[in-house]
Amino acid sequence: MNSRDITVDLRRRITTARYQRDERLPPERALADDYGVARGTVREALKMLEQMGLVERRAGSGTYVTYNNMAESRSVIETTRPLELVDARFAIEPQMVRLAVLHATERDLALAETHLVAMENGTDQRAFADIDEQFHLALADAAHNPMIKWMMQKCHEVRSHAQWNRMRTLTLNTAIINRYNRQHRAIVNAIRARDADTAAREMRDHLDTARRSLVEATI
Amino acid sequence: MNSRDITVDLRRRITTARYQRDERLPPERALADDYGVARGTVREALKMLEQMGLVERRAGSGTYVTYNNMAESRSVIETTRPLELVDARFAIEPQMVRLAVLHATERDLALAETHLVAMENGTDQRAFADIDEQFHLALADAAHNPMIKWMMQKCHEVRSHAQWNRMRTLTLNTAIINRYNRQHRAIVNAIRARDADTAAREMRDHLDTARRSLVEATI
DNA sequence: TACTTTTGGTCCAAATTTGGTTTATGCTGA
DNA sequence: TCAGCATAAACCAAATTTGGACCAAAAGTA
Repeated sequence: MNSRDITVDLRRRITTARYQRDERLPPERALADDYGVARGTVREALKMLEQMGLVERRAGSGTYVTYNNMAESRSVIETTRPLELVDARFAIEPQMVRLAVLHATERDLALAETHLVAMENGTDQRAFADIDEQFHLALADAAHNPMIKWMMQKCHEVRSHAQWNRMRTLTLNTAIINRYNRQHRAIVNAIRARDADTAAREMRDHLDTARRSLVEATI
Repeated sequence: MNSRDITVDLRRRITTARYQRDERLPPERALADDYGVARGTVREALKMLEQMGLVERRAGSGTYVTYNNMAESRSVIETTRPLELVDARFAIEPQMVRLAVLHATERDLALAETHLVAMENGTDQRAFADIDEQFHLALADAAHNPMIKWMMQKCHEVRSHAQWNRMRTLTLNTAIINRYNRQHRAIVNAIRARDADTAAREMRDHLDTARRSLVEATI
């Protein structure tokens, strides 16, 4: 462990909010002990962090984080990447359709159905993406769980963010759209049949398709 | 613990609605006792919070939260009911531990482990709930997916809402705590063994236990 | 109402902690 | 060899923490 390694390690801890803004770092002597080095080495590392503007040091007081790492967590919506979002949807949507099997009313299903028909008829990329969103939110409504609904909304806020438009044009071709349509219908059928396992499996298949087309598009 | 650390901790509790708007914080002497510091240190921390405009202090009365939680998510947080939250957690947490199996570092696991040990040693109901929250958030960190982490945070904001305090005293008895401890450890072990299916199953068992104790308590 | 308790506000001197600095020493690769 | 870096120890000065005391406002109680 040299001062450079320690700089890197501490910087990582700060930028990943392991040490938060305004928090006081452990005293130099404690850090030296932790890293198993002399105090001078730690001081060298801290001096670099200070020059980078990540920390501020006050004699008699301590070393304080001045780097603002909260901005990141505030804008999850802006920083979440496509594959991370798919992972999140893998969490929510299968459970969501299970709840829909339990709680969906005929009205819920009818609404989902209209979106389904709209997607099967229209072929415009942009329009498809819009209706697809409404369809998934309709399923969220069918689950009758405000928390789930809210999380789905957040997922779509991520999707509708600027940088994602490009992704849509890359992944949405006619073959994929047709496949999505079949999967959507299978999901609704399973919910209508009150078959939770099938509904969840179809949803996972659907998301798996989305993930694959994403991976292929980003190669 | 120094005044800065206490500021950060209290700020976290306020911004995550652990302490809510207009709620009175514990008296300075009690906080000093909790944090194991002198009263002056707590006063220093409270002074900073007051300058940040998060709290207001009235002599002879107490210290009150003036921070206005973002109204955005507020309605969801206030209206979600216990069983609905469990359904939402059933969605997120099993997938979360699957991701943790893929992405957790030894450091992530070590942090979760410290919470684990703390829970196994401490028996106070209130303290257990706090550490339990930190444990689950540590798993969220281990998943290394900002979206998932963020959703978990929201789940805990719901849990820390006022009406839920009663629930905690109803559901948390020694038997349940012991059971939770065993399940927590099983989850961490499965993650460490990189066994996604087991980890997810243990998490579902854990949530199932939570759901059952909730149902029994509300009969 | 009158009394008691609780709570934040203020002040102080001693002890402790902490970053800043210096010095002497040991180690390693060029 | 020598330059550069890390180590270890000591001391300094600034800042903080501590533990105690007393006060006045607010809240609770008989």
